[in-house]
Amino acid sequence: MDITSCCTPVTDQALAPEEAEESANDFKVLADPVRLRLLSIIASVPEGEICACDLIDPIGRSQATVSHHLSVLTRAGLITREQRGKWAWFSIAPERAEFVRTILDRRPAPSLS
Amino acid sequence: MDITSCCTPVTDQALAPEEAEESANDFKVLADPVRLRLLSIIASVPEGEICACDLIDPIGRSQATVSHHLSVLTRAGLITREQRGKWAWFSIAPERAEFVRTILDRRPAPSLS
DNA sequence: CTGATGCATCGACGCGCGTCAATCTGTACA
DNA sequence: TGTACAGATTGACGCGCGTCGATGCATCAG
Repeated sequence: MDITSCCTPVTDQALAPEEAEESANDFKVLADPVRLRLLSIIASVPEGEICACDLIDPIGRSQATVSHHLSVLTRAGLITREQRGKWAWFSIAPERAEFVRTILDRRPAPSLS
Repeated sequence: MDITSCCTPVTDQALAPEEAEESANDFKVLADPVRLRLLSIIASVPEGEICACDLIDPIGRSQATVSHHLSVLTRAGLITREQRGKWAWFSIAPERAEFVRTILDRRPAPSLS
C-alpha cells in the first residue's frame, strides 16, 4: 500500500478515548528533559549500570528531584532499580533497550517546534 | 553489535541539556489524549482530510479547545491546515504520515503504567 | 549504641497547560 | 450593507506536575 498516494487513510480506525489516554500517559513519561537526560546517562555508561549518587551532579537538580524522576522511569518500566547495600543501582530495562535507543536517537519528531 | 549482551552501552553518549529540552518538547505535543484522538481521526478518514467542524462532536470538547489543539498539532508540523471558504480542512502532513502511523499503532511504550 | 551516609517520602510552592465563555475576524449569501 | 456562520483568539480559572527543604528509613563504620 502506498501511503503517500492521495486520499489513502494513514490508519484504519480512530483511537478510543481510553486508548488515547494510555498512549498520552506513555508520552508524558518522556515529555520531561530531566527524565530524558537520566535515561541517556544510564544508557551510555559502559558498565551498563550507575549509582543514583553519580546522577545528581550531572543532572544539576536536588537529590529529591532526581529520586522522583528515577521513580517515574522505574514505574514506567524503562529502567530497573537494584538496591546494593546503601546504594541504588539503575540500568536500562533489557526488554526496553531498543526502544530507549530509538527515543534517544533524536528522531521522535524531527524538525518540530 | 549485540545490545542484549551485558555491559554494552545502549547509546554512545549522553544527551546535552538543550537536546533533551527539544526532545521533551516534541513528546509534549503527543502527551495529550485529545491531540492523539484528533490525529487518529484525521489519519483514518478515507478522504484524507476532514473539516474542523466535523471534529468538535466526536472529540466532545468546546470549539475553542479543539481549535487550540489543532493549532498545536499544526505548529508541530504533524498536520496541515487549508482554508477553503469559511471552512478549515486538516490532513496529516504527508512527510509525517509514516511517523503518525507509528505513533497511533499503540507501540510507543507498550505495557506501561 | 551512635553517628554518618544514601535515598525515598512528605508537604508546600509556583508555573504551565488544558479548558471554556466571550469576543473578534473573515467568508458567504441575500 | 446586513445577517449568519466557521473558526481563531483572548482572558480567566483550576489542576497537575516539577521542584526543593525537611524528614524518615535504611545500611554501614566505629
